[in-house]
Amino acid sequence: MVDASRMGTGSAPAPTAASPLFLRDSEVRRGVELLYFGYASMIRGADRILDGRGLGRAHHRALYFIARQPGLAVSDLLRLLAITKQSLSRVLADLVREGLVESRVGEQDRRQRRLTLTPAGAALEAELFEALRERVAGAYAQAGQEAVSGFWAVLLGLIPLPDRALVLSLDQASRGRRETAGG
Amino acid sequence: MVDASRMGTGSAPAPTAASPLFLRDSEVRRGVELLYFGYASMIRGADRILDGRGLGRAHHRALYFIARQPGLAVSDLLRLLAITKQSLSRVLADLVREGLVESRVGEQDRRQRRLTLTPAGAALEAELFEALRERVAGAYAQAGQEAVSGFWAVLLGLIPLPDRALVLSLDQASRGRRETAGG
DNA sequence: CAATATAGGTCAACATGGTTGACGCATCTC
DNA sequence: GAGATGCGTCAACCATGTTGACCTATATTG
Repeated sequence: MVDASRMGTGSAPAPTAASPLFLRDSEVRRGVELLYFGYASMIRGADRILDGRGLGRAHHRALYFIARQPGLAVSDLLRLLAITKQSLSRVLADLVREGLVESRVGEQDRRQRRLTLTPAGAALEAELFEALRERVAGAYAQAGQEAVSGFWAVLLGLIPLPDRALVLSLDQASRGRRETAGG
Repeated sequence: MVDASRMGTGSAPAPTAASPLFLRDSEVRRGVELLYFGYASMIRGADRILDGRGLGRAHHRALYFIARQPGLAVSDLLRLLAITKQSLSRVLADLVREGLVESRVGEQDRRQRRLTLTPAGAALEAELFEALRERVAGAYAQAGQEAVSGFWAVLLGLIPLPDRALVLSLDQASRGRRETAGG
């Protein structure tokens, strides 16, 4: 363990060759804070849109992943959201009732429900994504390509290896779709 | 507005000189996802510690900022957390009852309550921070100094200018304290 | 000094989105 | 046919946020 009484406001393990300056407590705290406020800032615009429709962040997350991976099964969505099925079922019921999401019986495995967005759902997701895109693309443009690579690298490093595949699979899936569609 | 029906799965505004490859929808989505999973991964360890003590993330956030800026006023904390005073007062009452936080009348302005951590509070915050540090420093080390700079640059760009000062002031304040203490 | 503004606390009702636990049904796999 | 899996649902509860109303103590200002 660590001497707790000395750590509170952050004089870290003394920087050495093995633990250079950018790993000091103050640099870690800066990262924690930027991540917290950056994430909050990113979703603020989408929150306003959701408010107007009587939906919440939970609905947004579901819409987002269904848009990202059309036809995913409920179990896939559960894995991505890391919540219980009881919690998801409320959200999903809302979205279906509002005509934003459709659930069809799986073709190979008829126990599965494959989730897709209706046109209305796709339109709302696009509007929500546009709010995210505005902020993120602005930050990317301001910071530059190089910085963006670093941004991705650090965030990926935050995710424990076992979970990393899950995140990367989102990209794979959509890349696959683009190629199939003939992009 | 945007043609919503085409946007759902992300063939962006065609990349041009003014809107280069790294600003495409797929790059934005990657950022959104990494931010979401990265943030969740970062705090997972702290969550487990909190669980064991019957505390939640709200308590953690308060502890964090009080550690970061000892002696801040309730109104400062409210600004940082962006919640209502009714919501904060519950959290703060818990922390005071548990002997983790102390509130003293301000010296210049006796209406203010200046918040500080007790030794027990500082110890818990240190333990929680250690869980964050483990993840963040690992990601930093893995990605390298250059990447960390990019990580900060993009996140800072996500935060609207008016709020940016607030975030940077955390650094300023702690730097001031370190110098005063004779570091 | 009186009036007003500010910092903070508190009560009450309610919303959102998460949890656990128990069960049921359809379907797939062995 | 037996058991595992995917999904849905009921019920109770918890954590954390909201609004609105109202109170006190202290500071500031005309």
